[in-house]
Amino acid sequence: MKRKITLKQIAKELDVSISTVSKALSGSKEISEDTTQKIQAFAKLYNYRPNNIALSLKNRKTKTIGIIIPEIVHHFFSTVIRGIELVANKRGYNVIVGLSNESFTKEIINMEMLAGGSIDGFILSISKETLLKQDYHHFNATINQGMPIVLFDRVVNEVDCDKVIVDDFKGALKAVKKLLSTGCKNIALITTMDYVSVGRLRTQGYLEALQDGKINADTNLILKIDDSLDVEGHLEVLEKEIEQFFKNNKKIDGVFAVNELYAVTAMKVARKLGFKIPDDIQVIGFTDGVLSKHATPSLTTVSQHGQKMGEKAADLLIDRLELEEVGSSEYIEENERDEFFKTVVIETELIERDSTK
Amino acid sequence: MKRKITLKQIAKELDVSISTVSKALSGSKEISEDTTQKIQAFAKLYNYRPNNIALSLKNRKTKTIGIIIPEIVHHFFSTVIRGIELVANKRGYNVIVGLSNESFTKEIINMEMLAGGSIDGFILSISKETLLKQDYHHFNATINQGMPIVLFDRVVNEVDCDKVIVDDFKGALKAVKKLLSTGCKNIALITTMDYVSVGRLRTQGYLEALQDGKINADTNLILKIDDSLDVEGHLEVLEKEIEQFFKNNKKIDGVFAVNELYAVTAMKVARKLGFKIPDDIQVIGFTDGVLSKHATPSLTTVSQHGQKMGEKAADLLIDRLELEEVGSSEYIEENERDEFFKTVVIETELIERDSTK
DNA sequence: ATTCGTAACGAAAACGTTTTCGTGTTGACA
DNA sequence: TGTCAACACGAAAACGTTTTCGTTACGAAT
Repeated sequence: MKRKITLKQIAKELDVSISTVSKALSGSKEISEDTTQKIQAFAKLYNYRPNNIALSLKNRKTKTIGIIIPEIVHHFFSTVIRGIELVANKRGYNVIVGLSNESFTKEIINMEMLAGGSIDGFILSISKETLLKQDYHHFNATINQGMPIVLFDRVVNEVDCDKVIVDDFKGALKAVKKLLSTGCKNIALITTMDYVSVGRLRTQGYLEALQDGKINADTNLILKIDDSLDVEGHLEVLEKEIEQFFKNNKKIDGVFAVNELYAVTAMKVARKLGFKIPDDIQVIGFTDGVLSKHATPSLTTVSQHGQKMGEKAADLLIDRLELEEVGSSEYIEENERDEFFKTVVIETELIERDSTK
Repeated sequence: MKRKITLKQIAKELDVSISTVSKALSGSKEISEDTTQKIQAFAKLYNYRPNNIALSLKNRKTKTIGIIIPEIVHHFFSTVIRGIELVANKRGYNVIVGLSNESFTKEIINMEMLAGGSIDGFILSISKETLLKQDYHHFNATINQGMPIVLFDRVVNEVDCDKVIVDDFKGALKAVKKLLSTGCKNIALITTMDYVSVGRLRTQGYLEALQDGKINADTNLILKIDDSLDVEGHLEVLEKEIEQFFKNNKKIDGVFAVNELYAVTAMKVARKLGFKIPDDIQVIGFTDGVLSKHATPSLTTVSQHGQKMGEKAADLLIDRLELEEVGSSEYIEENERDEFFKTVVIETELIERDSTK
């Protein structure tokens, strides 16, 4: 159980100075070939690796990026992490994750833990509670401390930073238009409460599609689920709600749901009530997760390309980190700010499966 | 865009020494009440936070633990991470994740990246390729460097460390006995190749249950899937294989699958072939993921309690880290080693749903 | 013989902490 | 008046690097 070897120990062992060892290992031609050889051989023998922490301290950067997401047991967020990790690793960065668990306080605590020098920048998706409170001071605070942030998916205008989003509006639009084009006349929307921006945008896409199709939106056909209770085990409640919804609106012949779970639950309930899918009722969901793929019938869905979002977010962050390195962005004119931060939109894709005609 | 403030800057600003500032902030009674007040006020005003990196360097520990898993887009592994993060955070640790992507090389690279001082210990699950090569030198190497490892789920005898596993054998046993008790006479097994230990153990449980039930195992009823191709989009291949399997063995009235995906795919194929579930064929899977819960019919399954595994693994690792802190474990007698490392078994639980009678 | 250049190396600072060990200034007490 | 403890604070080392700036010695050039 020998501790890791350091430059100092090599220096003492070989009776040279620390600087000589450092230079020899980095292949500096300042050191004679003889000593370089000797030192490198010794270092390899003892499997010397420079201490990252010491390097971080010296270079004032850690080469790791912090991710904070509301929940990790969630297909979409996992794919985003996979994307982040992929490009981060490729570009020499590590990834450290914190879970806000949809809680405002935990989000702050996590950010403070990491902002204390552990990371060079953040990639994060805002927790529901934070969106509800509309309190974004902690984001702006860390940005002002010179730590860049990239927001993804659940973003907000009040924070000035790079963002990666999905075209929720257009995705929903495409989905509902698809339903219309296959003959649906009474399309229901199953959505969440409005404070999560993505839910709001998808609702807007739904409405817009109806309007384009010269159909008056019927508020009875919109079911808003209080997703504070989608935590665990509230499946029965969800099913009951949807079942009642169907019973109250017998004319429904199409369903657009803002997430996978609502969509497959709707299918399950519909089948239970004797409807055939897609003959009697067609269903489209959002998020191309494992549920959509393996549901029966398999679910037509709007794919968000989570991995691509992660990749893009990581690229944006690292680009900015390495741009700051040259120190050109010390000071930004107020009127340049608008162009300074990018918002990248990842296109959605309608993946047609067996729940639509 | 002001950089983070340091002790040195506070010291200069208030015209005292760095040591005074440090002591004042830690509330040392060595400093007069006046100066303490003044310094603390100033620090709060400028939102001073000690630099984690500097602390890590000084204390020679980082208070972060490294996780390396084969894949993050996977319900089981996400729940484990959630468990790890939960107790890690509670005990003041951060969590940094690396993805091996089932690759031997990426596993090593990731470990080397993190072992360079970035973390205090590892929690990991071995990649398939590593298991196939049976090359575990990198694990033993890092352990010998004094960095503790906790292995979970996919473990291996050749590595001497704490382990957290699931009672795969007993879980499979329970599942198959359940099938027997509900009248199944010809129970099929859908499993993976043998080199992944968990698959092997579950197979053994299956065999044992049959033997206990005085039934001769029929090798025709065992389908081994080459899971090098379960990556993506090989659903059709999987379905075809299972379909052929069913057609070759018409007498099958029960299926035990070593994971969720195989189980729901088996259900889908069975239904397609005209069988009623659970009337004609009963199905049980392993891993209680989102698929099992929402499949139609919902899948009876052996729950692994991933979150609990993660919690336990984190506790084991941190316990060891903080035990080493007191320096009592400098040297371990060879014959004490057996008792020195624990292997914790997390009990499985059979969750009965609608795919069984 | 003096100067100069260069090759080969070492000393020291810096990154931001904590902590040990001084050190100077009081006030009290003999 | 001299001694000593207590008080309040500062200097410096240490963690492990990299890098800048010496410094030495030696051969060549003038």
